[in-house]
Amino acid sequence: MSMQRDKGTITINDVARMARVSKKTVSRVINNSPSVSEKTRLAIKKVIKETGFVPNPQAQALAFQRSFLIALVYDNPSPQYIVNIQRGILSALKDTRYQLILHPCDRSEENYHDQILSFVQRHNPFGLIFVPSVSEDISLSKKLKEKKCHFVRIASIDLEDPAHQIKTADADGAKLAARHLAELGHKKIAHIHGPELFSSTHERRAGFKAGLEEFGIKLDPRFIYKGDYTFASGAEGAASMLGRKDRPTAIFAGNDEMAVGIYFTARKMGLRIPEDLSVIGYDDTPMVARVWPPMTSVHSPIRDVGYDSANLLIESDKSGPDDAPPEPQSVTLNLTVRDSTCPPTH
Amino acid sequence: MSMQRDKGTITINDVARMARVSKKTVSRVINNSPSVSEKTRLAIKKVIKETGFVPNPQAQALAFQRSFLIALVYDNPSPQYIVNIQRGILSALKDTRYQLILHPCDRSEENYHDQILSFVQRHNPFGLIFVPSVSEDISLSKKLKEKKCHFVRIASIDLEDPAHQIKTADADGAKLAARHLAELGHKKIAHIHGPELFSSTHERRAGFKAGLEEFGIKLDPRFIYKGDYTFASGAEGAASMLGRKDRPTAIFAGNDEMAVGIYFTARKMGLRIPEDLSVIGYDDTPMVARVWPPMTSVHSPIRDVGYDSANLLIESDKSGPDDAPPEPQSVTLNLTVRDSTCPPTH
DNA sequence: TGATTATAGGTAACCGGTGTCATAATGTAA
DNA sequence: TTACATTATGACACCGGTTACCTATAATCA
Repeated sequence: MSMQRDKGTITINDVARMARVSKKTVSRVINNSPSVSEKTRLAIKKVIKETGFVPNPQAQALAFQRSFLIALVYDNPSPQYIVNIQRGILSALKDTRYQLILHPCDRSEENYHDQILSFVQRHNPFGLIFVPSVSEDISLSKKLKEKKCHFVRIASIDLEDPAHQIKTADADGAKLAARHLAELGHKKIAHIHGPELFSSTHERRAGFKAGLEEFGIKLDPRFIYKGDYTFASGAEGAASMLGRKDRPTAIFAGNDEMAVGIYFTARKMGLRIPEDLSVIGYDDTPMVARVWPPMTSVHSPIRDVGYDSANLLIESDKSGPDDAPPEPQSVTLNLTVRDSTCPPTH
Repeated sequence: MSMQRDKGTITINDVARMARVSKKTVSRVINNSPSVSEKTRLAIKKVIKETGFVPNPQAQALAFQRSFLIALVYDNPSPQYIVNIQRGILSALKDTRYQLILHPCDRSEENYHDQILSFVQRHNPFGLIFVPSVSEDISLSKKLKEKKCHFVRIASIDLEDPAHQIKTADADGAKLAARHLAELGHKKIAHIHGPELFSSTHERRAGFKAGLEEFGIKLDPRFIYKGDYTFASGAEGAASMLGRKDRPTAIFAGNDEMAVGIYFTARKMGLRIPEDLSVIGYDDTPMVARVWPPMTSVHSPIRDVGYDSANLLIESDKSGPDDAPPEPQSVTLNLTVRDSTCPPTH
């Protein structure tokens, strides 16, 4: 279990010696700096290729005064979301010098700002990617800006400072759900939304309302239930709304977890889906294709968002530091229609 | 988006100056080296606390000739598994100098060994954690041992070299499922197992068989279906076995994904769970508590396994390099009984 | 043609820590 | 009191790259 340095590792000095140049010139070639003749450049590249030399990231980090780490900061407990974001980021980082590191956090902790700031201080990551809900913490991003630190925030709203943001356009996704239900002929439609802390809650609720209004349908306040993105709250919300005489014929849940909670309650109450109740979820997690009946859900390309985020950071590396920050990007959503929705039967 | 070094950062030189000692002595205090008088040590610690000094990991990595990175190497596509392992590792790494980095890989790629080896070469991680199925690649771990690299493998079997292994005791878990079904009075019992590539497949199958034999029940070969840990294969397996006249009254699936596939088929065929068919899954993922009826499943403490793995690596840091490697560790499993199992009714 | 300016490349210091070894201070035995 | 360990501390090179700056040669201009 002992561990010693692999003496076979090639260093920049080895390359320099073999190419009969100074290590500085090798460094120039590594970093594509100008002022190297084509002949020398090719000769050095040849040696690099032959020896399989790769610059030591730690040494570069020390010299460059910044590491090649990209940190994912999240407080979102959904495994599906985390894994998909990671997949996207990792695929963007593959074959680059960057590495992904993880920083889960807890907004309810008193000193969570300090935790993040000291994390940044310690590891000096090249960039940070924030996902909801921590991405929506304006005061945190202000502090980071003071640190002159690269970061990208993924959020559904337009943040105060629109730079470095990837917008997930949740309102549009919810609108798709609304239109689908309205077109099927539903009138008595309910919505279970997430916690107010998440901007996605507001966006999805607002988008859903707006979508229904396109069809002249007003969302009855009694048919809006305040959930918290958990399975249990979805089940409770469904129970409270489906219990009454004049019950809704369709429910749109703010996320899949809650939508599956609706399934649970419907089953317990003996209601058939979709005949007695249409259900739409949001996120299109794998789970919703596995429940019975397979659920209609708003599909958001979380993986792509992760990919784009990482790319945004990497690109900001290449562009000069004084370039204008990139515009907030937006992704497109669509509705995956399965078997949990049909026209109302009562 | 420019990024400059935060000039406010405290370095070891600052601390040394303030404590009126050489930076080498500060270094000794940081690393708990002996040969520092108690007086000096306390004085330096005081300065460190006051200034909030934290050694630069990159510089340490360079000087120590090894990074403080722990790499998680995985080819397991289950988000639930990955996230739980990550959680465990991260909680073990919290408040240490170590960071987690991710290295997804694909065993089907021709050069995946080289990819991992060059990854190790480049980033020089302090340790590696391998999860199934990549953990079971003997030839890979041999190559790594040549590199004198720390690693821990998580696997259900006793690997050729038992050192640096955490055993998940899958056979025991499957035995619990077998006993439960046998005790309920089931005789016609089926099993859908995973791909042969995974040792967990063999262990769970063998353990299940052994558990049934304790009750004098033999697993009918016609009631063994070769799945691949996917939802679809679970659904297909159920369809092929439930279609026949003499169908099983209970099925144990090698993982939850396939178990949910069984649910799917049962629903489609109009079979009630658990009255017409008892189902047991393996892994106890959150999903199985959300389907209807909530599913009985073997609970394996993946998070704890992650925690233990990381701790094993960190501890091997403290102990001398010539100490005996730790014994393979084992975890305890239990069966979470929910509503998908009951005595047979036919 | 000589002065000016690019261009290619080298030298030395540095990034923030650590290893090695010498030396000073302290303790202990003869 | 001297001699010899032992402990505490510092000087200096080094880890593997980089930046800042300087020199030499070639190209351009007046």
